[in-house]
Amino acid sequence: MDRYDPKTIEAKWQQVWEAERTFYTPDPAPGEEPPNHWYQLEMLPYPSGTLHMGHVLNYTMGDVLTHFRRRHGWIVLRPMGWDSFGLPAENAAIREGGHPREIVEQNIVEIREQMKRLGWAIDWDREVGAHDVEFYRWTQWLFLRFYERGLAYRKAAPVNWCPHDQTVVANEYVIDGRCERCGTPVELRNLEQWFFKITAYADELLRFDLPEGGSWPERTMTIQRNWIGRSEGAEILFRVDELDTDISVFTTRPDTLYGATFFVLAPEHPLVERIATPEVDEYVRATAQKKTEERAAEQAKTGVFTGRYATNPVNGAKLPVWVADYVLMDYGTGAIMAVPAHDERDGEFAETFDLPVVEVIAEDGTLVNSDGFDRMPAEEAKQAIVEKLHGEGRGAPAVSHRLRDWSFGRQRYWGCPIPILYCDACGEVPVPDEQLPVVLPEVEDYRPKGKPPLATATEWLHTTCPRCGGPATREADTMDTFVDSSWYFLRYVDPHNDQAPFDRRLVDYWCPITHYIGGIDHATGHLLYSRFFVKVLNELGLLGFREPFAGLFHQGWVTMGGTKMSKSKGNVSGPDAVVEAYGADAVRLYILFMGPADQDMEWTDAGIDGMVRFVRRLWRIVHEVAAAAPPGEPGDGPLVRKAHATIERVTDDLDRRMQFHTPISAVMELVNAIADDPAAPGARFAAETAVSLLQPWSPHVTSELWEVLGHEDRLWQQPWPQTDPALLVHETFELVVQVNGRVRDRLEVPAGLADAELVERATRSEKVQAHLDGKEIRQSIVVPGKLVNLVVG
RNA sequence: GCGGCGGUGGCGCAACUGGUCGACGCGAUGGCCUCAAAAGCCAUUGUCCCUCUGGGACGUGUGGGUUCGAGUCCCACCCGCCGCACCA
Repeated sequence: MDRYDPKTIEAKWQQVWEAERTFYTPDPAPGEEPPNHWYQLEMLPYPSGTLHMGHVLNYTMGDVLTHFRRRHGWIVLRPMGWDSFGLPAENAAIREGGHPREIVEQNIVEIREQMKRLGWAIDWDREVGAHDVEFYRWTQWLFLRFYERGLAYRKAAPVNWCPHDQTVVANEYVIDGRCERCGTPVELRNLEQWFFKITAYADELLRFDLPEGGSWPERTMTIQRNWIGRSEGAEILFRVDELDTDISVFTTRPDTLYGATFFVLAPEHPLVERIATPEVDEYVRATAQKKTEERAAEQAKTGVFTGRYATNPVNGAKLPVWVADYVLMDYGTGAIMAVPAHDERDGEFAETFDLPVVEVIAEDGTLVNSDGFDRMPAEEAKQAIVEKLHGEGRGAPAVSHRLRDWSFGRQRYWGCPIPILYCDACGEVPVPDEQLPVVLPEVEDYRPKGKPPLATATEWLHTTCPRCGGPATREADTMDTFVDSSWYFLRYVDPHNDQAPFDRRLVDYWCPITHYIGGIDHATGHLLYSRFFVKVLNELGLLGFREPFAGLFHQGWVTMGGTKMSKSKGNVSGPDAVVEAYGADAVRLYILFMGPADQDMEWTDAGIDGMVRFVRRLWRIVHEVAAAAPPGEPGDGPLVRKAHATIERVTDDLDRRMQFHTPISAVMELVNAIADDPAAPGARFAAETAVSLLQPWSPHVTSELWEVLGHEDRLWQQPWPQTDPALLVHETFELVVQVNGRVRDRLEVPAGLADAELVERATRSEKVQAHLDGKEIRQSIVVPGKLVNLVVG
């Protein structure tokens, strides 16, 4: 027996897989599209660094599922690519010096090597990188389709500005008022910006019409629903005579309209400019300088009276108009009717500024002080009051969402150029399809300066208008990298297509993605954007489904020092050293053995020795079995039964419960049982079963051991082991006997005895008799095949 | 504040539908093998107690409850983590 040498056997099998193209998945020919196919995908890595143990967990999970499905006869597509555009890569380049492209491409070379050394089953023919012209020309092409439909547009709006990264940041990636990338508090700035009209799909995004057999974690759907934040109410017009205008207000409580005693505008409200008093100007200026974070953390209410009055449409009351920053411009209409008696925030404000409070809902939930609606239940009054206003043209039922349009223009270099031109004569002009791609130009200094770096590439910037032939300037913003990741999974299906982003037949065949693995941090970002993209692409006729991801699974974080591993935090541990020291198989097993895959786990290599010990033990025992155990029919001895029970556990744990660690325990138990007597009848069958069941976790050593056991075929092509139901049934079982709920004895008894017989045997036990103490048995409970509980009193 | 997840040996965790708590592994202790080491093997390993070839009590964050039986269900609370948060 050779010593277990992971380096040699891992290199050997990786070469075999590459030479035999084991993990390359051909597309089906038209008309020949086998039904049992599976699209396994894990979120693609940012090549801003190389892999850390969090990636190892993620992709090993995908790998186990890929092997498992293949061995059940499924055709599995399992591609890989790079989220290579965007801030992470660009910031890495700034940090380390050099060009983002060089950094990214160098990292990609290294990551590809790491992935191959871990033995992951990836179809490398389908590799896609966001920064490849052949990819981003189609990102531009898709943008133009959105643009044509009015789903990509430019407007001035308050947006989050990160002063460190010198760019706009989407709402989805502002965490606690700070930039998700660099942690700098963001500012609200009124800027001309590019947006995707995701709000047009708000209600549809609330519905999860998952494909048959699909399932999402409930909490992810809840997070998305809360993010979209649909609320039903009414929009009501308040007249401001002095400004000769109507101000629209959104409220979920039209039933409290008679209780409105003042009126508040957000400081950013467009009307505020027209009110211009020195106090108002000063207040607005002071607010504008506050960071979003500071504003949210403020305890006391602040505000300023404008000297103007708005008329309550329901009773003609003159309400003083205030400007206060507790009213947010980006929700509702940026203006509210304030009802201090029934809204906590309005109440605080009224108390601070000594404004009147009028109660309009009594304790019993009916209206008071509300002409004509008194004693009406509040729920009923909501409708009745809106109906009355509707009749007068002063209000209507309305729905408001928390969700904002997705701002995707970035004032940065390293991204996909937006294919738009500005012409003095024609205005905003989309680049015609035949002029794509708009290639990202080289610039002298790509670092952020507040002004898009592309604006300094003068030769590239100035061009001719395709409509009038006159001079035109290119859009210098680039796209958010989340635009790239909103459709990359579709490009994998048809990565070399130079006529279209993808072939609809192929996309409709492989997609939706059967099983997607990635972090829950993308719940309101990538996972929402991709759903939006797919809905639009469906309406464009480019594909035939409306949800991108049928199944979804969130892995836990791999932490170090209690925080999530990430390059920006500097607490990164990569696979290279451990793979070098222990081999890929042991590392793959260990990272999955550490705990439930959906829970966070603290990385430590303290226990990895134990896993290497197990692999070596498996190696030795399989060799002993190969030498000692007789070939032939396995029979039905205890080892064979144990093997069948293990098949049952491993298969069920993985398939139904998405548990990757308990199957390893189950196989360890089986191996321990074989070790007791490697020459026993059934030991060969048990060893074959152990090796076969472990193949998805540790494909190299198991492939080798399969040969050691005398097989000339390929383990990864073997059907998944099947249980024989007859061998799962045992002839005897251990009967647990309890007296008053406490275990007092265990008896080995034949299966299939009548309840009365079980009670009889239980009662006869000496140990039980000692505890019965001569007392009368009042009740006996029998759990068939398990236990008897004798109740005495 | 609202919503969610979690709390089991020295450690990671297992116990899936209320039915044997601690599987599997780490660590630790003792022993075997060896000139020695590496590797490996064997035994012990929740706490406490006793008349110790055995046996008993206690034990899953805390306090109650339901049940023949509760880590699992119900009520109240404590602690930790995550998401949302002046959303009208």
